[in-house]
Amino acid sequence: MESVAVDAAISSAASRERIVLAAGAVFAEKGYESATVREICAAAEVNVASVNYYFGDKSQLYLETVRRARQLRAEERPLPSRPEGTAVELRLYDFVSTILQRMLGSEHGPWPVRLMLREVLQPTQACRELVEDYFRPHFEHLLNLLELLMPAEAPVYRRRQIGLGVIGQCLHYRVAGEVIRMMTPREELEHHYGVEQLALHITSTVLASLTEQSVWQTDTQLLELLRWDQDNQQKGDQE
Amino acid sequence: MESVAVDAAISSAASRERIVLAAGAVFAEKGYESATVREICAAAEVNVASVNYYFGDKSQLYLETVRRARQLRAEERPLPSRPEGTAVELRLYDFVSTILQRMLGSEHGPWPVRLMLREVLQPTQACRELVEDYFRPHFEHLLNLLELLMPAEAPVYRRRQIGLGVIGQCLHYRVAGEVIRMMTPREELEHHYGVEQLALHITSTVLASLTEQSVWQTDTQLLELLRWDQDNQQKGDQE
DNA sequence: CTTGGAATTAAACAGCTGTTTGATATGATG
DNA sequence: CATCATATCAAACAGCTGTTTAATTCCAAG
Repeated sequence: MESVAVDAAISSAASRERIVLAAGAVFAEKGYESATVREICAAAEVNVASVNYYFGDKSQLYLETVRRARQLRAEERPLPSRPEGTAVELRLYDFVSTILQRMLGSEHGPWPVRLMLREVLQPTQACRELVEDYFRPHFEHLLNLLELLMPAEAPVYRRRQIGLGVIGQCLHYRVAGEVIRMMTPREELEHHYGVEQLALHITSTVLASLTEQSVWQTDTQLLELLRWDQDNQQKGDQE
Repeated sequence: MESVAVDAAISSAASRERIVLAAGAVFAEKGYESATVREICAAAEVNVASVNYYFGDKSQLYLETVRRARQLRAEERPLPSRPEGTAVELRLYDFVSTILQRMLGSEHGPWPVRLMLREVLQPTQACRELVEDYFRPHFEHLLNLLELLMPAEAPVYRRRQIGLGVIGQCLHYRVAGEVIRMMTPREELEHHYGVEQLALHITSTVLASLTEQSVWQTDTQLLELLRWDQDNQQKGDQE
């Protein structure tokens, strides 16, 4: 009766699933164009025709893969939920730490992040859903935390810029990870580049820069310095 | 006499040059694997065999292209030289501003940065020289500036982490530029995302976080908060 | 004009690309 | 057993890949 369809669906789903996962790894490693259907099928231990049979297209398989990547990454390390009234500083640390773990941790293998990074660097059609369903909610969560930490008079665009700074610093350790590893002494890498330590560093510096006194002071001080410098240059040019 | 060799060299160099520049654009856009020799030659208005004639290989042409990318980017926007005794804050602003301009400005077309970003994200053999001849000197320059701004007792690894934070924030506007543009209101993009404004923001926040009092305060405060939180969790688990 | 070396060319090479095809295997249903 | 939709398969398809070859053009030197 029903077991037919169920069994078939299970079997079918098993192949489909293997293909998606294998494709994710290959796409992440080589990019869409350079990844070959044959390599994917070999990795999934499936006939070459299977991709077209199940997904119709190489490109549709790719879309499916990106969706799966987002899902895996979000499930694996959800944002920890804290009891109400938890200190905002702690929740900020949680956020930074989670993002860093998603960037640097790799339990399902590193392919989901890699694939998403490819989309960020060179967005395709798949990127739109990624932004709306994944990046934007996370970013807004961060903005909400920052709102609680910043003086009420601070304009919105400043909050966004600081948020981008936080995200940017987290991404950097993944995007430029290889290069950073080349430029950092081994000993230092081993002792100071754990996820918790990086999270602590990023959180504490952004908190430090948010102290009401300091933000506005250095900002206006720097502006004055720049104006003074420009004036000097103009004087020099006129002479 | 000599004009033979010279003319030949000029003609040859002209073709070589056209190939390198065309290849740079194509490699940057599509990546090494997906870029085809035929497309490059078409863009350079040269026969398909020319790549093998001048460079022997597709891969050697690529190496040449990466070298040219670095050279172009460094020449186009050198670090401004200031008179001795210039305020460190100003020189830091210069650095950030220059990096941002190299990231976001595009006079020679955007291909040199794009190509270098590809190497950062997925280093190939070409990346080693890139790190030693380009990234490392710039990073050390930044570290020198930071040294002057930080208390003498601050450990080296902290200076490096802060430096990576600065670089990371600058890179972010290029790496995730498309996504940022998707997530930011148009009006805000137009008014607050100019190179000078971003440079001012990044410089002032890092300066703010460097104020001797604030760094150590928030750092230890956050640590205390974390310890206290962990204790609480353990208590909760035991119950 | 002839020679000789460098630059350029069209054509061909073997190998890999995504996709299609038609045959085969599978296994529960009537 | 016979039926039938699903799943898997080897083989072939046209088209593109990097590279090679041999022929041709070019132009100053002798």
